[in-house]
Amino acid sequence: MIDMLNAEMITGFQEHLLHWYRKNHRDLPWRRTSNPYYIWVSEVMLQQTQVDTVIPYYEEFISRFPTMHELARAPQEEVLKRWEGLGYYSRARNLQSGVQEVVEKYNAKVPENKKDLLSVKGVGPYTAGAILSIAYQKPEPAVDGNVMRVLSRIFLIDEDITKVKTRQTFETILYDLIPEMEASAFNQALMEIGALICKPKGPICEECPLAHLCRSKAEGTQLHYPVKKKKMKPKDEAFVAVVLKDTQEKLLIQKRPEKGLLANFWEFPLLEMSDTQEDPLKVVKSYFNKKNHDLIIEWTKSEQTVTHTFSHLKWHVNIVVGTLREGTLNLGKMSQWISEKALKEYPFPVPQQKVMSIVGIDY
DNA sequence: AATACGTGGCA
DNA sequence: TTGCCAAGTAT
Repeated sequence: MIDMLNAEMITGFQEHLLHWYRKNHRDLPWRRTSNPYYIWVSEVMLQQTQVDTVIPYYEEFISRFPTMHELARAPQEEVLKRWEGLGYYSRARNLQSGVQEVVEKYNAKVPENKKDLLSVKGVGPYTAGAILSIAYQKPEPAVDGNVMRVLSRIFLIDEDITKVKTRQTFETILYDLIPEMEASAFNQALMEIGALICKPKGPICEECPLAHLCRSKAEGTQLHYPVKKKKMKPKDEAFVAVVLKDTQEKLLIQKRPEKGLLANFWEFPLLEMSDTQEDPLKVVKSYFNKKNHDLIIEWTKSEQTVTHTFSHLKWHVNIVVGTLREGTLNLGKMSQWISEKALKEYPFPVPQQKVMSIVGIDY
């Protein structure tokens, strides 16, 4: 690789890429600012998430938390509510705690040096590089999936891009390629090429400003790159969601643990089933009977079931609706009765929203 | 180094 | 329906 990176080639790469970018880049909300906090928010939202999905979330998030101070002092519940539906919710929790850290430790000034920036919660090598280059014009690489796809095709790099270490290979090349004075446009241009031209399935090489430099194009092997290990199939898990009402039409909900999957989100109590064959109604009755013998609950099983696929899990959620006629539940700190109307104020993950939709709860 | 961590779009 | 894909980070 290094042998191709002579000065002439580097200059050509930069010129063609930047010229194309100036002419063809999209007008995105976060491209209208250089406020490091706004760049930060956008970069975190864009992690593993497509631009079209992010735009409305970004607008609302910035409008509700226009400065780091407002995000820092907001209740986590509300931050999660603003993130609801975006996925990878640890991003939201880490962003808020990262912002709190910057407010307290750096007097609300996003660090301009890589070491301090990387120490901030939720800021990894990509996000640090993006903030440094886009907000502060520093010549630092920002290697995401787009950049790895584009460069792997141009330079025939066949390292497995699912391995974290592979990122460093691309960073090394980029330190030679980044123009000292236009790191922001350069980094965004590389990602923009990846998103609009050098697409995973159907690259539009006829429109690519770098096509004349592209070794995979010369060979006709564009689709062999990037090299990527196949993903594992999501593991099946079965549950019963218990939608329990009391005589005043209030619903029982509980908060998920503060770590792990869907941390700190609310849900209808979820009972684990050993296998998909089990009778949901039986599981629920036995659970509440063990808990308290004096309860009188009318149960109805829903015939419909929710399936929801995460990156690594596939949930099969049976649904049982119950009305509590007599008796009192001993509620822990993580459970409470709330009105259907109040549900809207609480963050619920998508699988729970699907349950609501099936049992006719307006959310 | 390998795995956990969400969701929606599309072929 | 299934599989792949999208501006990664924490542990």
